[in-house]
Amino acid sequence: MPKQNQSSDTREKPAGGKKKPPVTPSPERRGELLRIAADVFAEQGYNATTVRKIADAAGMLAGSLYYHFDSKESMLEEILRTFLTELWDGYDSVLSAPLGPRETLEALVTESFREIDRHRSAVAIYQKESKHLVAQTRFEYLVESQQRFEKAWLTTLERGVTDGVFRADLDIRLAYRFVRDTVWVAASWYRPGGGHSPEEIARQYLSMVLDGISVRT
Amino acid sequence: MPKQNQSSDTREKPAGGKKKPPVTPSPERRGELLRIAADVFAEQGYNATTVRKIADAAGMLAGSLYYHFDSKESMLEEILRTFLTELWDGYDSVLSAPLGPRETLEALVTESFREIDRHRSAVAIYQKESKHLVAQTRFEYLVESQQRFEKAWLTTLERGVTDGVFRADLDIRLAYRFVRDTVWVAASWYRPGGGHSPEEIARQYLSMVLDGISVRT
DNA sequence: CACCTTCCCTAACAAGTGTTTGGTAGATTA
DNA sequence: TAATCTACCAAACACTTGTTAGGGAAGGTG
Repeated sequence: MPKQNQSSDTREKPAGGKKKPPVTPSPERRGELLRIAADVFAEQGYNATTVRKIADAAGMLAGSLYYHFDSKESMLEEILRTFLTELWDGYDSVLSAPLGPRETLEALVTESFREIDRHRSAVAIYQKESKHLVAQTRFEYLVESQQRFEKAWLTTLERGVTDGVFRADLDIRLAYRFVRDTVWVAASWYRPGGGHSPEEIARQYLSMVLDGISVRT
Repeated sequence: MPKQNQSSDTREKPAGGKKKPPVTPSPERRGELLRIAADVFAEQGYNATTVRKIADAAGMLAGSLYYHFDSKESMLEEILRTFLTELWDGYDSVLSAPLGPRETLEALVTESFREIDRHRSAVAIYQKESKHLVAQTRFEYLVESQQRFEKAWLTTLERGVTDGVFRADLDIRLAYRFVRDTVWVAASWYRPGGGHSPEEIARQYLSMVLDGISVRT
């Protein structure tokens, strides 16, 4: 990351002039470019992806990206933030519904696979990069999201144990990581239009998580 | 990667002289440096890790690494190759034993957690980077390993279905990915000496995978 | 027509990258 | 003591990186 750019957030705002920046890229084009960037990030990894590769995929030159975004990191942030916002829209509507613990778990898993279907690249990026990113203040919202995520799942699992629908002899934190991981790693191999709908994959996963793969004796 | 180094693999071999390279680094020091490098790779990601960071962690300067290794990529390769070699040592002894499908699955899972315990960093690197690396001819052995891996697991699962110990109503390829992922993602959060031994984690995971997390009705 | 806006290009920059070359302190061997 | 070997340092190299500055073509609007 060259150019330390110490000029204390110098952007537009000519000290009392117009409020908007001098240039106004269209949101449609931004979104289009973000989708392209997300695909490259997901495929090659964030650090291995140069702005020139993104520009190539978009059919333009590297410098031209800076008409729409003010840094490579901004693209990453916008991709992840958009994904998390939509994810929590879905989760919140599930969590606020009057469901039993088992139904809540089923709904959360199904909703997760739908999000993977919609934001495949963003999920892949999130999984690979979030661990390093949380160290930066710019990406602190990732930590907050992770904590809400953990709380939602742990609460559901604990409620299930209390109600007698989930086994009480399991380490609940281990079970949490188990469920969480089994769901989200699917983004690494899932391809939309591959014969399985998100709902169908969710059903099979739930069947394994809830009842196991062994035959009942 | 600067320096195109077009000189057609020019390294030692002075056209008929001594067989060994002019310098001979000790294998002990190599191993030590590789362990350090693996930790940094795992924590920061391969591409985000500069040779200067590795050198820092090792208490030396960047150029000094090139006395022991001939490139950053060589370090990565040796780390992954060492890990896979030891992994298959364990797997092969399990697969050649006269075990039923359920016992084979249990042994494979347990062995996997032992390898995670031993090669935590290498496993983390493998998971993050292998997807991009397989494109390079230098890392083709990763593909071969993945194919053996898949075959071993699929065979075991199919044998279990035939023998009536695993459920026949599951998509077997989905079940394979399910079991594979649940095991290996543990490397992302597992820390040795964290209260759980590899065997204990294996038992809990197997309990969930085989019997599910719901209470039997 | 002139004017403005949107979108991209050309060309460069400074910092960071993996790597090489030559040298050298210290131990080991002859 | 001299020669040799091991393991490192110091300094540079060629190249890549994210980013910027200025300019210009196309289209719409007054």
